[in-house]
Amino acid sequence: MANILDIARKAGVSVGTVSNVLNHSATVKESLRKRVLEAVDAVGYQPSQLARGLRRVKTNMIGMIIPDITNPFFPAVVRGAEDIAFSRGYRLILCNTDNDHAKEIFHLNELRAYLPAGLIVIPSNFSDLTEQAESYRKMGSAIVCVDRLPKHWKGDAVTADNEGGAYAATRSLLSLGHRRIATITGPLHLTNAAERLAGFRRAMRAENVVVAPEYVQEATFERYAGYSKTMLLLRMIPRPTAIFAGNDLIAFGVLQAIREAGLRCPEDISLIGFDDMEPAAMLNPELSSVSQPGYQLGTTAASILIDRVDGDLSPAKQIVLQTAVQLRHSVVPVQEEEEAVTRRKKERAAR
Amino acid sequence: MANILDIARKAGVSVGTVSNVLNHSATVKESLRKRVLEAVDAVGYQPSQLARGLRRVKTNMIGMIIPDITNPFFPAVVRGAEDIAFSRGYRLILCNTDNDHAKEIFHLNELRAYLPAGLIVIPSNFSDLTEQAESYRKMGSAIVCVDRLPKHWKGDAVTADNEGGAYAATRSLLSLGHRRIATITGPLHLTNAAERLAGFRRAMRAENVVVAPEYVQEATFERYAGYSKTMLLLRMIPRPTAIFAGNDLIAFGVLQAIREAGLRCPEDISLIGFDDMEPAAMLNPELSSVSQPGYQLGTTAASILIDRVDGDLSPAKQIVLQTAVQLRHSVVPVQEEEEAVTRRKKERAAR
DNA sequence: TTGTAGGCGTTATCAG
DNA sequence: CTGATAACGCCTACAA
Repeated sequence: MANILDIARKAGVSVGTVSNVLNHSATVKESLRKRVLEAVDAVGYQPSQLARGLRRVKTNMIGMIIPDITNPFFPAVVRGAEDIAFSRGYRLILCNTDNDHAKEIFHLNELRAYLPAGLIVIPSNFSDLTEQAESYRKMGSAIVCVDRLPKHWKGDAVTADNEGGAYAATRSLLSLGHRRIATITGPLHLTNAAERLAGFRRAMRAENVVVAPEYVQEATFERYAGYSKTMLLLRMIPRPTAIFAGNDLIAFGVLQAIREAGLRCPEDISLIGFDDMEPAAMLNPELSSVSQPGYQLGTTAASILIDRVDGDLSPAKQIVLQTAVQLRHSVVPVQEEEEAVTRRKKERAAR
Repeated sequence: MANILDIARKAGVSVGTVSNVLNHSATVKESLRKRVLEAVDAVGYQPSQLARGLRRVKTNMIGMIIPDITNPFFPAVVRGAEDIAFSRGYRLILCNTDNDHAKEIFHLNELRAYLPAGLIVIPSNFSDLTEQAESYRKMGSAIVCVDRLPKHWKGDAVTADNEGGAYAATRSLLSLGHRRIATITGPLHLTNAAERLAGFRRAMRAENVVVAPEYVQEATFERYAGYSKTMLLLRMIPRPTAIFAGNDLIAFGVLQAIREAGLRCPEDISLIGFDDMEPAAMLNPELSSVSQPGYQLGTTAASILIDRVDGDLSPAKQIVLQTAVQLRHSVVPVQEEEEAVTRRKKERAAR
């Protein structure tokens, strides 16, 4: 592969001039500039990113650390990040952590050896990244957190409005008359899971509905966890009339459990998920869900990161993107039951 | 960040010795070795991958070029590749091409500047990568193709048995009495789409069923394409009794179209997809599909690639992984119709 | 405006 | 078995 010296010789100039032309770092006489450019694409020369990175003590690589690309919510985030990164001349190094904090730390450490311009991280369970972030900051690289926040995180972050989305979802169940609403949450040490639960509770409180403790089931963000927690919920007396699932994978498990228990959704139990993954609308029944802008999460994070690289020194940004409830067939008004009928009668009598 | 000279001084040896210890490149006296190792983790030293890459003229990065991480089939492949790569000390640089050949070529060119150990490519439309592969080979990097093959590709490749899977899927429809079977294919310049069609045709031929040309609809591998092609098919007279979809996204669109047309799956039309994505089994009805081992595609490709890096000079490997038909509720025996009834009577009479 | 030279951190070669 | 030293390719002072 040709190097800068070859180009210099070919163009009859010095390497400094070639470098100046390539990096627009100084004005070069037009005639020389042209000769250099000609030489460059005659040979198809491209500067070595390794040498450049070594010299500049910084590369144009961005480490992207996520729990698992196989989880259907993350590809959109990654794609968003890659699109922005690519358009601004950066490339993404992808690392999966499986929500394993040790693996996360390991990647964080290893990536340092590449002098990345920065890191986009979807933190794993139990993460505390303050130390790592400090170490990266010292070497001039930024870190932006996405989707969830590590403990004590004070740096740049882009998240979705989990609390608001959960609140709105729960409100729509309440407004259809549901009172016995259960929720199956993700792991509550994850900020997004905890926020969704908080939104759920706030909505219930707003309607003065007391949430039975056993109606709040903590699970993992996986289909099977949703399935088994639902099996528990279905055995409870009284049985919930609606379930708010911490994400769509959980909701898939809920549906499966309802079906296997010989019940029907939505007739017996209404259901809302979170994430609004593509297949949600294809399910039977079509799954209601809270949509969140995965792609924008990625683009926003990458933009912030690269702005930092470019010298943005403004205070830490904590951006929250909007979510939206998508009501579909999995939600119907609560079915009349003795209890409800009795209450209604009382209410009428009271007027 | 500490460098090798710091370590050398700290351990009271020369940089050469440190390098030898770190790379097992020469036997070092145990006492020195120990001192070096101590110094290394006292400072938390890690060798600069940039300097190393510059010197060795090869890095431990692997470029992974895929059409779109957002397409639900690819994450598993990427994950498989990342797992193997990571376990063998390599990292993945992810690039999306959107099936745009120009973008593919662009990535191929750009990545060269990082001196990657090799490339794993899921080729985009119309690809001919022979030239690029040659150029990479010259600089000592390997390329492995996955899932689809570029034109004239003679190098390492890992694909799924598309032809066999399609054949088996079609056979199962045929064995249930279906004869008017339509297929909606992916873009036929993609080898996997073409192979699936070939399997379909072979199965039909084996049963002496003539395939009406209008029953073969070429589309893209997207839901909407499946939707609109199905709308066409449903208007045909006679209408097909079964559809074999080129992939699950297409099948999702087929389902949607069937529903919107006021028909039912499987009562009116049986359906089989391809890929067996996670949500397939959650649909209404549960979607039958041909499963292919996405994760293994990735692991196999990465293994082959790294073996090449490690000096494997054996002839090009073209590995084909097995697929399997998963029959679910979306497929039922063909429903009795006048035509069929008539034919049966004839057959009975003939005995 | 242009050219020269030093050094980024590592590995490989070659004496000792 | 160990140490010194010359590249790898680039960028950037600094000098002209």
